[in-house]
Amino acid sequence: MSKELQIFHEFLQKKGLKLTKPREIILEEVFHTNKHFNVDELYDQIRRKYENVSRATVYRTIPLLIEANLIKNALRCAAKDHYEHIYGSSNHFHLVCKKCGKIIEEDLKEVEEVLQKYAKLHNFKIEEFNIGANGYCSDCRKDN
Amino acid sequence: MSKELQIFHEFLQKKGLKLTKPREIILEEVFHTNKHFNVDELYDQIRRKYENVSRATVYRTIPLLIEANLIKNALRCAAKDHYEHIYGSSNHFHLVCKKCGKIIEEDLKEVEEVLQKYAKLHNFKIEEFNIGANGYCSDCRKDN
DNA sequence: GTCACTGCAAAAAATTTGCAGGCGT
DNA sequence: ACGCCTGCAAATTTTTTGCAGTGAC
Repeated sequence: MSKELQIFHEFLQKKGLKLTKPREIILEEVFHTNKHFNVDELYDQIRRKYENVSRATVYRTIPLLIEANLIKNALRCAAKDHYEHIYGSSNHFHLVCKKCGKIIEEDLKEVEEVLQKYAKLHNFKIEEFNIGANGYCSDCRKDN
Repeated sequence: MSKELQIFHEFLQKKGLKLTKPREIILEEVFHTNKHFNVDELYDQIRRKYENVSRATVYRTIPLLIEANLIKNALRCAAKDHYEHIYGSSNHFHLVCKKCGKIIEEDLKEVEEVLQKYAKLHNFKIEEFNIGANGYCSDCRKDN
C-alpha cells in the first residue's frame, strides 16, 4: 500500500467515508504522473486502463483529494479562467492584498537571479516564470 | 486616451482589426480594478454600467488583450481546473518542462527570503505565495 | 445490514460558433 | 464601400446532480 493511499485511507476513515476501488484507481493515476492535469486528462488516462470509473466520480473525488492535502491546484497553471491586467512593466512581481485587492509591485531582478541560479544547476532553460504573493497590505493589517 | 487604450489601438491596427466601442468598454473595465477577474465577474461589472456588451464579445476580446500583452492569466490563481499532486515537502518551487512534463523541485528558502525582504519594505504580510517556472529540461533542450 | 458510493443520464453552467445586420476605417 | 465586429441564439463543452442499484465496513 503506497504512502499516498495510506494517507487517503486515513483521511476517509476520519470522515466516515469509504475507500472504494474507483477512489483507489483515481489516486493511483494522480500519482502516476508528474504533470499537471485536469479532469479530462485524468479521466482519459484512467479510461485507457480501466473500464468503470465515471467522469462524475472523478469530479467527486478531486475535492476529497484536495481536502486530504494530496493534490492542490496547480502552481503555474495557465489559469484558464482568471486574468489580471498587466501593470507597468513586467519586470515586477506582485504582492496582492487579499482584503482590498491592492497590488504592490516590486522589482523582480533579485528573485529572478535566484531562480536562474537553480535552473542552471539542472541545465534547465526557463522560458517563463511567475512569482506572486497574497497577504495583507499595511492598511488592511490594522483591521485584522 | 489612456495609455492602455493606446497600446490596444496600435495592436489592433497592426493586425488590421478595429477599435470598437465594446472593446473599449472591456478594456476600460479590465483596468478599472486591480483584482483578478474571470469572464463572469468582468461581464457583470460591465453590465452594471452599460447595456450592450454581450458575453460572447467578452469571450472574444480576452484573447486579443492577452495577445496585446495587456492582460495575462492570473499569477496566483486557484487554477480551477488544473491540479498537481503534492510531492515531497512543500518547501520547493518547481521547474516544469513544457515538453516532457518533468518537474524538478528546488529549494525555496533563498527565493522566499528575497520575497519576504520586499514584503517587509511595504509592511506587507505574506500569507501564501507561489513561484514556478516553465521551460525545457536538459533532456528536452537537445531536441529543440 | 447500513449507509455511503457508483454509474448513468439528465440538468445546469460555461464557452464557442454561425449568422444577419451594424459600424469603424 | 469593405470587411471586421456585434449581439443573439443555438451548439458544444464542462461540471453538477438525482436516482436506483452496489459494495465497503
